[in-house]
Amino acid sequence: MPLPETQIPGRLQAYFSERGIRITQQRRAVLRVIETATKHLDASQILRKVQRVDASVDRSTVYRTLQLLKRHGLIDELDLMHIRGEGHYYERKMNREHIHIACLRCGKITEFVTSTYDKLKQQVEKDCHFKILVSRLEVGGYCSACRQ
Amino acid sequence: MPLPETQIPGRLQAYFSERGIRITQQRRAVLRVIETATKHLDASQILRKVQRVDASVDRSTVYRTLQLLKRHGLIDELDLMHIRGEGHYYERKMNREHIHIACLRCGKITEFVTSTYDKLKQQVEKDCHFKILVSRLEVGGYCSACRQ
DNA sequence: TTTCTAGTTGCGACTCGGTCGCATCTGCTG
DNA sequence: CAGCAGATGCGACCGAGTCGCAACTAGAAA
Ligand SMILES: [Mn+2]
Ligand SMILES: [Mn+2]
Ligand SMILES: [Zn+2]
Ligand SMILES: [Zn+2]
Repeated sequence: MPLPETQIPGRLQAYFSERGIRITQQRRAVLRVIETATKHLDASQILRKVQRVDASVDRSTVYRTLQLLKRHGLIDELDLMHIRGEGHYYERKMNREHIHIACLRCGKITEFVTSTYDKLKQQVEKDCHFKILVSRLEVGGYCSACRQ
Repeated sequence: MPLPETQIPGRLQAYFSERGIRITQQRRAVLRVIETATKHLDASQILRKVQRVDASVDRSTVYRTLQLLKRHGLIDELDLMHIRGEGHYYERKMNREHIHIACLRCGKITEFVTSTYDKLKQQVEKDCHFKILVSRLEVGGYCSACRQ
């Protein structure tokens, strides 16, 4: 059950300055939170963490920064099978794409990397004559612990 | 580019009566709409179609019926890459699971069936010791037409 | 057929995630 | 250090989805 590798922090900010995207105090804080996250965070969790650094940061700034990151393909947006509420979760795009596995009973989220996923995407690109920019595979069910 | 096969109508209602789930006028209408749909519908589209049969049916009844169908694993809930708004789309669960491919430019949704997807799910079940109940693979990008 | 009741519905109010317009502020370039 | 394009905070707004409750009805039982 291979796990995805973590990544060098500061990369998002580097990407911004390279592209001439303005770096503000608020954005720096949001990028930091996303880069140092150890689990999937939703917008309100990101906001709370950001506000521990700068309490004046507004909800809409977080949403606007998330939009920006999405537009540049720097983060992925996840549903995680709506384990909790209707909102979205976010994570840095890793070198290697991975699958999200959500236990519908205990709520545990597992990440899984496999070359079969890469092959499948290649097959879609070839057979459907489609250029994939973003992909998302989420599965829900029961983990081994929750089936006794 | 194989396409998923359609299915016999009346099945959802049959499932309900077999299980002793009460069939009401409103539910009958919602099931009909879902069974005869030729594309992915969101809750408000389903409501509008249902109301053409019985104008008194309420929004919340549609949502409650969708919940019921989800709980019984009779429909799948899709994001379709949020092509339009933040809501969900619904479709009858087919014999064969399929992938959803969304063109981010023209909005076209393509369905794609491949055994690689089945293999991938089997691999997840085996390698992660996980019992899959529901899965969803959505990809976004550009279709051949939209790349000239 | 009529009666009875658990389950369902319509309604209105509500929550929650996300967006937007606008006045103010600030990163950045010169 | 001045100027301004672009970003922020704020508040109002929107749409999707949920919920409590009184009224209604499907369908089993008499
Ligand atoms: Mn969803
Ligand atoms: Mn979504
Ligand atoms: Zn579990
Ligand atoms: Zn297209």
